[in-house]
Amino acid sequence: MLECVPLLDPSCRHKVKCCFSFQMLSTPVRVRFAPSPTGYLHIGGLRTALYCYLFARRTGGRFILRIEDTDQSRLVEDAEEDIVASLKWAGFSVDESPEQGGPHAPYRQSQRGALYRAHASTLIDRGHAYYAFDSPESIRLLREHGQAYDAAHRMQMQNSLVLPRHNVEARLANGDAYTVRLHVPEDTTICFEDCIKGTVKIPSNSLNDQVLVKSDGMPTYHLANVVDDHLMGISHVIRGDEWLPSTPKHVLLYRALGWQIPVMAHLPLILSPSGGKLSKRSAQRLGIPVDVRDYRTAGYEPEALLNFLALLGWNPGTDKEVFSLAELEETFSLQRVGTSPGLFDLEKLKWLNGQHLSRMQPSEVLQRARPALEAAGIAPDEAYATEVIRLVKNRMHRASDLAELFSYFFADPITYDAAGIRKRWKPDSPSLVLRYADRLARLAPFDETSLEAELRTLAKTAGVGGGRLIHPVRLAVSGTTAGPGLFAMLATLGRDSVIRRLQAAAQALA
RNA sequence: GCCGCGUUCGUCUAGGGGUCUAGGACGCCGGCCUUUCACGCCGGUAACACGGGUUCAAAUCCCGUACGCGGUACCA
Repeated sequence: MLECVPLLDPSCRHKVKCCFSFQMLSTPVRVRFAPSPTGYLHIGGLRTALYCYLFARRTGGRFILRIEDTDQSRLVEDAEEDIVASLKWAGFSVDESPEQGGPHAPYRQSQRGALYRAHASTLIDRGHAYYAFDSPESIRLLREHGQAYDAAHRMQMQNSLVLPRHNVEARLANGDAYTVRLHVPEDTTICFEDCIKGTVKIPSNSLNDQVLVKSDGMPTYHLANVVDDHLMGISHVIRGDEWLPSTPKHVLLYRALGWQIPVMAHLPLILSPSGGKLSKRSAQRLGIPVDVRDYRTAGYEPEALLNFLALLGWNPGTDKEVFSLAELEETFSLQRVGTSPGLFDLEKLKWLNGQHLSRMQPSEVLQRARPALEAAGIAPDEAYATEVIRLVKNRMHRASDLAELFSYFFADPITYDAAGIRKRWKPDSPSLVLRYADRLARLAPFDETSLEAELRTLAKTAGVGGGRLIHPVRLAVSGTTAGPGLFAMLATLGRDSVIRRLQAAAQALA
């Protein structure tokens, strides 16, 4: 058995159990987020980025963005742009990236081809990789027979392991298409320490001879990621659990190249509420946005989304649930990342979004609500809008509520809630509401206290309970039965607006 | 199929041999506050997948089973 790779550091959940030499990590912390621009940034990708970012910030390390665009056929033109924009929206500061550069530029794998080819030939020279000339057709056939390109079958194939040397050279000189494959050792066990999962052991015979360099000359993820992580001095590889099964291949590459293996940390996956993978289709059916940009348009605040994502797989070990990004940066640790996958719970996100909103300054909430207000054609006065927000902040779940649920603060209601009318609008309502309007014309000061006193007096005079007036007035003024305290609302709306609305309702609902 | 990882209330989770008659949060259900609706507060509902061990003692350790998820590409 290949001995276990001992490198682990104290920041990990699992301490070394089976390894003989414990090596404290003394190199500086450098963490990369390495998405592939084959689509817009996914919610799961954002969580990986978040954990990478938090770990880097918490440890005083560097957070690096690397674009893994080695699959030319699946490239999406504006994906990289979206990834960068999404990280920016999230509020992450990136230390090195394709845009800003850095000491290990370039940060786009498509621009690092020479590096991969050089290391591929080193691997070949050392006998850890080989040339393969098999046609796609023969590989398809192999798989159809339920076989893999592995130790048990590679000698039946067309590669430099079986072909005479002169034949291989001739093919290469001739420009024949070829791939470079990893020569996986037979009958051994590959073992490594995962920071979150602990010791992982895999029989080498269950691995195939992974393609390292594709016939188009591009490296596969496996080669590129190992070469780049080493060359870029990455200390901790923090990525999704879907990579755990291929990590043994990476371990083999590190050893073959004589490199130290970074600390490996595989994060549990995010699952759809229905149980399966949070795929685009399954998520959309459940009303869950998948791409980060969709959260933005759905009106979720980045702080809330990040808070939610942080808690999905990590916990602070205290009862605190609401965190700002800065607080997460202070609190996060890899030790407290869990091992089991979590289901996405949209309800909790909504709650968190409301929590963050209600903790913001009114002026900040206004900034967040701006796009929705604009979309609704509302161009409010700053001071007035801030006043409104002060009033309704606690009952907002999204910033866009201001333009929707509370649009009546910015325009007279044009419809009245039907159920509300049935329940609250009585035959005497029009006259009562009109009488109140009359009294309001002379009311001074036009504030919460006197507004209430005036209403109570009128109710008494008319020989009815306060509710007989309160509810119709609310309905008349806002068109709905829900909202902030009536008198504060009237005071904010202002005399002219209130009187106008009362009169309009009395007429419309006569 | 094979390989790997996982399994505590519906969901996110705490817990790591005795303090667990299992704690917190979301949701849900009551109540208080409020002649509205929220917020807030108080209370309630609800979980250690199953079977074997080990131990004086197991949610916690070990083995098996089941289930879930991931991987098994010239995709990442």
